[in-house]
Amino acid sequence: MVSTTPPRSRRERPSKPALTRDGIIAAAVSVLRAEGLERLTMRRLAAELDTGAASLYVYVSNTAELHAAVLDELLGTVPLTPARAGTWQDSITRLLGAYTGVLIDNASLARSALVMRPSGVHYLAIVERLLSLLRGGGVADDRAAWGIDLLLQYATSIAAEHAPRGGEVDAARDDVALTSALREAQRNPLYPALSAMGDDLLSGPPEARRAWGIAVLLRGIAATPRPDPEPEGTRSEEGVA
Amino acid sequence: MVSTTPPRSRRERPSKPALTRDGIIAAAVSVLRAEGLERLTMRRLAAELDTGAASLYVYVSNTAELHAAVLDELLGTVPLTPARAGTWQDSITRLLGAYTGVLIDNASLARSALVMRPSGVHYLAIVERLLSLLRGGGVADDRAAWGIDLLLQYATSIAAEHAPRGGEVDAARDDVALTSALREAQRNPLYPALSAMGDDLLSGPPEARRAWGIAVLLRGIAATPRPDPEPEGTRSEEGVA
DNA sequence: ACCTGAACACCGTTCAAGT
DNA sequence: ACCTGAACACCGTTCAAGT
Repeated sequence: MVSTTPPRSRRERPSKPALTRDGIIAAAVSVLRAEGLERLTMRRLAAELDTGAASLYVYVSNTAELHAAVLDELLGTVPLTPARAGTWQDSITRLLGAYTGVLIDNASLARSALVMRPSGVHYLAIVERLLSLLRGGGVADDRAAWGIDLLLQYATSIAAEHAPRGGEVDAARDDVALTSALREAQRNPLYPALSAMGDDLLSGPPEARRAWGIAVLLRGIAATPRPDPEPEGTRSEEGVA
Repeated sequence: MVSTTPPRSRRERPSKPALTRDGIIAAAVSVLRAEGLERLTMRRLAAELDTGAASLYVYVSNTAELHAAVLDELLGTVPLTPARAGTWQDSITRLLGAYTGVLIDNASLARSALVMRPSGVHYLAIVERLLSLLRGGGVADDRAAWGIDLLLQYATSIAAEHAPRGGEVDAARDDVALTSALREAQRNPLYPALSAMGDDLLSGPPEARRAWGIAVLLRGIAATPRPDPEPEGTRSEEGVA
């Protein structure tokens, strides 16, 4: 997928392939897969490439940019599913499912994907595909334009939830804390609505919740008119209109 | 709001108030407000409290727990708006707006709020209030139970988007990168749907986008039936039902 | 132009030793 | 029981000096 460094002579292993941006990012992807995002540091990556951290700054301007490049590289593996069987809603659900899947597989990256503003070519290709599916489904352009954000944000959040937090072990601990806090609250008369909900708050297979969430968004996006842009004069007054 | 350390004698400034969990968290909140989350480290916090980092571990088990405690403390300032004027949808929009506002004001915390599973009392109070508003609006319990997650996740994401990323300055840079990548893509025939969208993808005042997003969710949540739980036998087969 | 070692200014967490 | 200093094992980034 990335640079092919031509073997200069015929040694067993070219002991030091020249540094290139693609080579760095390829190495970064492999460190990510093997050890997770928290281990994907400039120093660790430099060690992998048999050089010093300072050398990487020729090709990558900082850690954030490195992470963004790695994310886009991974998004290249999301199949864009040219119009297949099923409704357009199914296609979108599949596409977002693949997107979420990539992020979950690469666990810890999902969390920082929530924070980045990706702008790589693979990300744009996904946006394009989503837009065309929405339009093909008859969703008005203005709603599709704003809806894209909601869909991608949701798909990313789902992955972030599933990704291990902290140190692999803490993942479960937060959930346990929330579950027990919830159970305790349900025995507390201060929380009547919570008590009435039973186990439903945390119930259900993640896959079903994910699919339901997307259905909610698609229905809402198609059905909710955009607000009229407020006329110039009234822009700064709030809560009046 | 937190511990009142009784002045032991009558010095100008009690030079070293005893450490307490509440005192630590109060100090953490003030460091957060003054310097942001990236500066809220164990070492920095210890310095603020005139002690060593190791001492904090008596009251706080690690950095993640500290951040969670700080978040819940801040959520205590979200007004729970006892049924006021307007529709139940308005009430929810207001409540989530306040929630988002707190996170935005405390900027960098929003990003980690996306990752935590909060379970503090103030968070639970917000969940309770949201649930009761949904139920009051006639939303079915099972949909409300799953919908809560969507609403809170969305409100948190919005704040994370607005929060400064990286080093205060990088905030704008990602956006600029995305904007220009988008504009370039719009001149590329590979992206017909994108090209047709014009400026709509990034347009609109954040406030309007936020309100539209919530309207989308509320409409979708109320209108989308939960999937039938699959019968035991077919659970592991995929894509057949 | 690219690469490097060393330095600067930090981290979280643990632990033996003190009180 | 609580507090501490020091240590361990790390970070990102810069920069003068080399090639």
